Amino acid sequence: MHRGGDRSGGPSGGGDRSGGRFQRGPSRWSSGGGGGGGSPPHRYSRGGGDGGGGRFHPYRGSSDYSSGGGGGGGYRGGGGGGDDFGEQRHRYGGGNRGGGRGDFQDHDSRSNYVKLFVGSVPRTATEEDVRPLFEEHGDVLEVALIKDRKTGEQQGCCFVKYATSEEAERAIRGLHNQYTLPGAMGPVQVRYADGERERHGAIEHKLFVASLNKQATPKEIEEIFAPYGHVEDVYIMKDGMRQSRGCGFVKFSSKEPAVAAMNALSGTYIMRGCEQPLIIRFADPKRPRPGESRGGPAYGGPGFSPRSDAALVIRPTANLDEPRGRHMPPDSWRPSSPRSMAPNQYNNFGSDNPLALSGGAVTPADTAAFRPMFPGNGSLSTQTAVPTSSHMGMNPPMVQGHHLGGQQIPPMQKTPGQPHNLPVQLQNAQQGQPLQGPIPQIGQLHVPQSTGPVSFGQNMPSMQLPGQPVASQPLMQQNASLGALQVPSSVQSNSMQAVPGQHQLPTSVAPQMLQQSMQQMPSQAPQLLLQQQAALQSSYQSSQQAIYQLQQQLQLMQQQSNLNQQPSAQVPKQQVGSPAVSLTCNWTEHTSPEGFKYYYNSVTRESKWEKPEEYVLYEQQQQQQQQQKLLLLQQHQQKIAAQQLQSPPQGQSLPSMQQPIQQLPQAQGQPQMQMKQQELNYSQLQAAGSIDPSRIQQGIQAAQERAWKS
DNA sequence: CGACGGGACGC
DNA sequence: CGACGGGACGC
Repeated sequence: MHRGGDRSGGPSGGGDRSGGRFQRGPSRWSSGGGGGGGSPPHRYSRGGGDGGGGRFHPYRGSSDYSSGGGGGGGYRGGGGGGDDFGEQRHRYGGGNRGGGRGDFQDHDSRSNYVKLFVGSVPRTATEEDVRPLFEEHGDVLEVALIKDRKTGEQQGCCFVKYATSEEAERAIRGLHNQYTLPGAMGPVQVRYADGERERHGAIEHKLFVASLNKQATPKEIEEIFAPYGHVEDVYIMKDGMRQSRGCGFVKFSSKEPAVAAMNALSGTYIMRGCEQPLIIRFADPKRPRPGESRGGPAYGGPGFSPRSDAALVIRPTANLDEPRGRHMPPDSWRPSSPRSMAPNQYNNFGSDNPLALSGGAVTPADTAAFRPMFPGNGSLSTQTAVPTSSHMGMNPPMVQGHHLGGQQIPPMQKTPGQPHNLPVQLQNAQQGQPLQGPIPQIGQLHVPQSTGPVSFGQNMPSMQLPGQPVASQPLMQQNASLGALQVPSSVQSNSMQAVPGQHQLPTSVAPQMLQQSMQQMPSQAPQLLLQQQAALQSSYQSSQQAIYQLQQQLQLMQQQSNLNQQPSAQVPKQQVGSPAVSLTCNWTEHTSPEGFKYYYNSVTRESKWEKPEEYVLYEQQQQQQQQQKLLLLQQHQQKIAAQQLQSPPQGQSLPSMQQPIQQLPQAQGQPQMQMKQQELNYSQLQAAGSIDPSRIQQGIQAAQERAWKS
């Protein structure tokens, strides 16, 4: 499909594609073969020089992104700081390679290796060119350069085998899109070979993301998602002219951050220069390419189980116990019969097999055991520590401390679902705030404007991560995805501890900045005002995120009222444990390879065609969310206006929350601000001063009613 | 480590 | 309103 020319020349995707971009260390190996073909004077001379100690630090140099534009959009984010490295180590008890393998035989004995596919290998490369690169990350069992079986020419790719998935994982993380072999057209592509992912139960969690800015670079996109977890890969879909189609895929390495990001961003986050908010869903399974049925013992076939708590058990389809797969008509996935099937017949079928992987060889035959992407794998086991099942599904379970690798954050200090790959500074910030004051507050986390090498986009203020007093945690589980709020880091202060949310309204961002500025040079206040107005408009996205905070409040209020009015009717059974959480659903919607929707319960592992009532409810709630977001946006904007025009935001916060805040030094320059009233084109100022819960509630209900009608 | 066809969406 | 990346061994 993509052929033709070389992709490297692509002017698209931003001009930051300097040859050496992906190369760690000194940029001596430039991609276009900077050194010329033959025998490049320098190979990856790691070890010795190489900027020193970064050797086994996959995240080092994470800011080295190329737009990937040339690279066909493939891109691997390294940023965001990592937990997973440590996680791996913990999980497998620090795989010593060499001797003592066989300790962790959690895989079938025949899969004592992991095969990686490596793309963007120069056709002229030899094994000696490739091997050292991969030796960096583990013992390379084999390098197989792929040759055309007829012509014998190299195909520009190869396979690399490691003994363990730790090594493989490390290589992927450390190399994919980050290294350019001498003479290669682009950064090396490192991923599981076909079938390997499935074979090893490595599940990817891929989000389909639409309404991207067509100019957006992978890096930019990664930064949007990075606060929620480690972004494995970003792929921007391109048209024939290599222009972005405005959509793409973002891969997370675990489900929780994917869900959190989706919840937080979908429908609300508007990329710069865009009019529509991002649309985010779990990606449909990729249509398998023909000839992809390799991949070892597991074949594409159903019935092997990557359970976290059990060794891989390989069994043929026919051995699937129970009634489940038994009478699967061969055409049951055909258009003629999908919906007519009795759902129960297929419940649980396929047991634990997560075949719904992109890139996986999912064939119609396999679909008998087709699984959504939420099979219980390792992460589920952490949920046993969580008392209620309501954390499943949309509300990620708390991640146990020991799974966080290097992080020292005690589990209880973490908000469930909170992005757990916080940049280092974040973690420090968190640790540096050991429960002072009456209410342990974990909301101080905010992604600094510039976290290490990765910096957030232009107008993007720091993102305030959801924070809430421990006391209200049960009520606020959904915050994981909601509580994004920006506050300039300079404004962060201990005064914000006591109350989650309210006083941190981002609406005060601009005024505060203004006030600060005015204190320095009061005479320029009018100009500043205008600047701030522009800034506000352009940082629309910050408003979007701010809304989460408001939304959070509203949900609380709504839940409370729901509870009062119709206690059990609205609350699904599973949520009895924490009735206030109404936005969870253990069911997730998926699309079969044939394009039919089905539903999968991550707790019971049921699959069914019919939309479960719980899910229907959940969808309604999601819709409510969207409605609320819209409404809140309006409210929020009004509030911005009000604050710009009038005084400090204090009086306008929701009354139900008390405000031990003294926001910041409130400015004395209010007169000047008022002078500019007429120039601000906000029309609904009256409303601005009167934001209160009941009002918002009314509005929301009205909006909902409208929505239901249409 | 098996060895697999033919079929080919739809507003 | 958008759905998948170049290339995928060889016995």
